[in-house]
Amino acid sequence: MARKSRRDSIIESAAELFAAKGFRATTVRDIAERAGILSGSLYAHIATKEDLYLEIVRRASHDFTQRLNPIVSSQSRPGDKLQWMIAAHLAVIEESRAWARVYLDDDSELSADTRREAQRLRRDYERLWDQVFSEGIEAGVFDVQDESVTRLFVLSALNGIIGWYRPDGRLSHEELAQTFFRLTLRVLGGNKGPDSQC
Amino acid sequence: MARKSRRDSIIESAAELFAAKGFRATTVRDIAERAGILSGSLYAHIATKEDLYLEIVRRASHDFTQRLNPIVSSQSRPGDKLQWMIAAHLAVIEESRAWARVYLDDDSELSADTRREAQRLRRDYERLWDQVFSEGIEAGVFDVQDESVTRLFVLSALNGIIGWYRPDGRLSHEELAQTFFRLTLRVLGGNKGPDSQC
DNA sequence: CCTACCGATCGGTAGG
DNA sequence: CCTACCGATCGGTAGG
Repeated sequence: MARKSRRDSIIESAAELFAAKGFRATTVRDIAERAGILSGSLYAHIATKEDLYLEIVRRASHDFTQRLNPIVSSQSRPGDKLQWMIAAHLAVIEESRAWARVYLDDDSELSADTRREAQRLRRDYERLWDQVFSEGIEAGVFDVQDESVTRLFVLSALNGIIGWYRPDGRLSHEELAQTFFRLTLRVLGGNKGPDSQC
Repeated sequence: MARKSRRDSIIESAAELFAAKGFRATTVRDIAERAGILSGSLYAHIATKEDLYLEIVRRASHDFTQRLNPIVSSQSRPGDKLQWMIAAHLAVIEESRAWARVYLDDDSELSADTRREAQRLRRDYERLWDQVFSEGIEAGVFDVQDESVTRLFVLSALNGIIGWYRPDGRLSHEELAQTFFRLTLRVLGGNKGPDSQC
């Protein structure tokens, strides 16, 4: 099993608090307390509170991206890729809820530099979705009129999940992924299969 | 023309700052400065900073709701209602960008009471959308398998607009409303008209 | 609406 | 990793 350094547990504590209360409303004293040390001791492991935020966003970004990369670069059909991507997205949210929340939320309370880096990382992740959308459109399996608005529509719905998904909800994450996939396929005009009622 | 009290201009200033920097990152000194007074003088017009936030959310909620109410209670077909609702939603966002942003964003940095009231107001607004969704489903013009997930999917996409919409963008808000309507109709399985390629 | 100020709390540091 | 503390800033108030 993975060794968990004190630094890791500080970052973990910060992730949970940032996710629950936001960046500004979380104090370094809150973070230290949850990690079991005093606030002054925090600075033996981190440089600033903003660095802590960036570290969380970087790790979450890595998680999401690593999960999607093999799917995107596989030889599957765009529709199948999409189905697995949605399942993967939901899996990360389920496994790393707090991290995902900090990552997916565009926090306007940070310094311009920090915010920019977080936005860049989110954009990299969104590009993976874009790629598959474009692939499907070019292959003619998705029927899209305005690619850019469609993309924003789908990604908003996708990112919105973090706001309402509860692991103990009515649907398992597999069922939710399936339903979400069906809806996304409709938006993309790709439901020409047995689901279509033509 | 409408008379604008000092109180109104304080609330307006707060709305713009909350929208741009978030609640915690905005100080009462920022708000006072933008309104052209000193921070101490603020409290002749407001009780607390949180009250200011609530006032903004209440006014925005009123704006959105007033715009949708006549559409929802009209005798139009569900599909037509939906089209007008989307146009109205976009119109409020265009006309009252800052207010809309404060209203639509679930800010985790507030006290539990304040947050609860804001959530209640947002839920009231979402209920108007729910109504029309249900209407269309019952009338058989929308083809929905999981009403609750479909609802969350569409509302996430809808609320996501505030995050990326720029009034000076490629599309006018009428064009955007039209495109958005088409996509929403797809999600709801209601595009059985000439748009369908069956 | 201003002057003058409050107690509390903030992120972060020095020295051990 | 703790003790002890810093300068800055916060939301809000008293008295005019």
